[in-house]
Amino acid sequence: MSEATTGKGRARGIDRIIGLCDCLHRVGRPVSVRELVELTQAPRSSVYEQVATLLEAGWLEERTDGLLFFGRKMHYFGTDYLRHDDFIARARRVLVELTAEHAETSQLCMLEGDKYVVALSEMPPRPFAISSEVGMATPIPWTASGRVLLEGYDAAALHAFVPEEDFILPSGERIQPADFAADISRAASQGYAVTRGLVDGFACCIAVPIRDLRGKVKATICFTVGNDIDDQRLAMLVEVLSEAGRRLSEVSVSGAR
Amino acid sequence: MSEATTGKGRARGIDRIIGLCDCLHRVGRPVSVRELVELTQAPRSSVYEQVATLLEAGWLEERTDGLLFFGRKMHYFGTDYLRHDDFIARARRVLVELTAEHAETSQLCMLEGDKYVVALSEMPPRPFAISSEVGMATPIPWTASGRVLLEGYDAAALHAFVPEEDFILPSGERIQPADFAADISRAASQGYAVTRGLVDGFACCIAVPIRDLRGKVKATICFTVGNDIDDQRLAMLVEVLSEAGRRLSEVSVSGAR
DNA sequence: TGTGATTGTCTGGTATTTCGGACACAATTC
DNA sequence: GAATTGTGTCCGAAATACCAGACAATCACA
Repeated sequence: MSEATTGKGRARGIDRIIGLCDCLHRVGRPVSVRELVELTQAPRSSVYEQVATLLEAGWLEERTDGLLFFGRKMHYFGTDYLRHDDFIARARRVLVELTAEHAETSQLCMLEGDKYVVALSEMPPRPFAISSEVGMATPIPWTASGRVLLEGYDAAALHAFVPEEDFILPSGERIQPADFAADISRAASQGYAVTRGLVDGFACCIAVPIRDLRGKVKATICFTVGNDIDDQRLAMLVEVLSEAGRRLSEVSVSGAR
Repeated sequence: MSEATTGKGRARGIDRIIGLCDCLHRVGRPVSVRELVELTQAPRSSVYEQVATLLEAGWLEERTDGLLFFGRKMHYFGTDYLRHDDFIARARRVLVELTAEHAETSQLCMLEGDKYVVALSEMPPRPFAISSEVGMATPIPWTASGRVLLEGYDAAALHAFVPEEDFILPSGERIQPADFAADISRAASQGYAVTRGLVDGFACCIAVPIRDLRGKVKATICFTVGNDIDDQRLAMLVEVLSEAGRRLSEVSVSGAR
C-alpha cells in the first residue's frame, strides 16, 4: 500500500501528504506532530509545514489537547464518495436493511491489495454490538470474508499472494495455508463462509460473495454476531445474506467501479 | 474558502491537490479531466500528473465512464473523523435517535467561514424524505439554522459578515437584511427558528442551538420536514429538538475541536 | 535554578517538480 | 478526407518547494 510515500530524502509534497494521511489512518487515533514525524519518517520541518497547510484547509484538525487528526473536509469528501459510487450506495441500503431487520452488525468487505478491508459497516443500535473499523487493513486469513474473496486461489496462488506473516493470528497461532485453501474451496462450494472465534473468541462471522458480471467475487457482505449464536439462527442469517448477496451481484451492470 | 488553491502560475503540489478536491466537492459529481482543468484553472499537464498520483493512492477513482471522483480512501478518512471527534460522534447518536423516533430528516449544521454547512444528516428510511447534501456550503440567510447560528448579530454585523449576494434566494427574491436581523433576534428569544418554504416551497426547517461552554452557539440541530406539517406536531418537534440541543450543549466540556 | 530534552519557527541553497508547449492520436465536423 | 477540436503523453528549463540545520521557546526534572 504505502509505497514510497514515506521515508527520508526529498519528496514531492503530494506524496508526503498521502503518506501522512495513510499513517494517520493506520494508527487510527489523534497524534502529536512528533509522532507524525516518527511515523512518516519525513523531515521535521516539512511535517510542520504540511500540517499547517492541511489544518488551514480543514483536512486536519487540531484538538484541544493539541493532537492532530482528520478534519471536517475529509468527512465531506467521504460522504461524496458514498453518494456517488453506485455499487457502494446500493450496498449501503442493503446493509441498513439487513441490520434493521436482524439487529446484527452487517458489513461490506473488499480486498485492497493483499489485505482485507471493511468498506461499510452498519451497527445495530444496541449496547454491545461487535464492530470493526472501517478501512482498516486486516490480514485476509483472519476473516470469513477472506475465505470468500479468495475463491479460486489454490495453495500455490495463496503463497504468492498472501504475505507469510498474515497467516499468524493475533493469538500467535498460525493458520496452515493448506487448511486455509480448504476453507476457501469449501466456501466456494457451499456459497458462504463462517468463522467462529477466529481473531476474537467471542465473534462469529458469516460471509457471502458479491460477484461482478463475469462471476468473479468482488466483495462480500457479512454479519458479525456473537459466538453463542444457535445453528438455526445462523442458517437463517446465511439464507438472508445469500439473498442479499445475489441482489447486489446481478444488477452490478454499468454502475461505478 | 478556496483562497489561492486554484489559479495559474507555479504552485505547490499540495495546494493544487487541495484546490482540486475542493472543486470536486463543490461540483459534487464525477468530472472529466478536462473539466477539472477548467475548474481548478491549473495547468493541464499538472492536473494529469496529480490525478494519476491520487488515483494510485485511492484518493480518487476513475469510473467506468472515465469520469473522476473521490475514492475509497476519502471514505475511510472521513469515517475516522466521525469516530474521533467527540462532539460529532455524540451528535450523530442523537440524530440517529431523533430520526428513528420521529421519522424525519435530522441534521447537524455549523458555520464554515461565512457559509452554512450540513455536517451530519440522518434520513429516515422512507421514500421521499427531504435531504440536503452534507458539506455543501449554502448561504446563511437561506436557512433556519442560519437564524440561530448568527445569534447576537445586528444589522451592521450581518452586513459585515454575510456576503451581499447571499441574501438573494434561489427564486431571485431578496431577503431584507433588516428582516433577517429580526428573525435572528426572534430566534434568540424563543430558542428556536422555523422557516417555511424558504428555498424550496415544500420544505419546513426547525432549528435549535447547541452552545459551547461560554454559551455561544456553535452548531444547530434541525429537522427538515414537509411544509404541510400541522402546528401541533411542529410544536412537539420543537420541544424534542430543544431537549436534544440542551443535551448536546451541556457536556460539550473538553470534547474535540 | 541549571541542564537537557522537546517543541516550534525561520532561513537559504539546491535538488526537484511544476509547467509550457510540442507532439501524437482519436473523435467530430464540414 | 481535410480540417478542427479534444485528449493524453512527453520533455526540458527554471522557478521554487523541500529540506537541513540553526535558533528560540518551552518544558521536565533534579
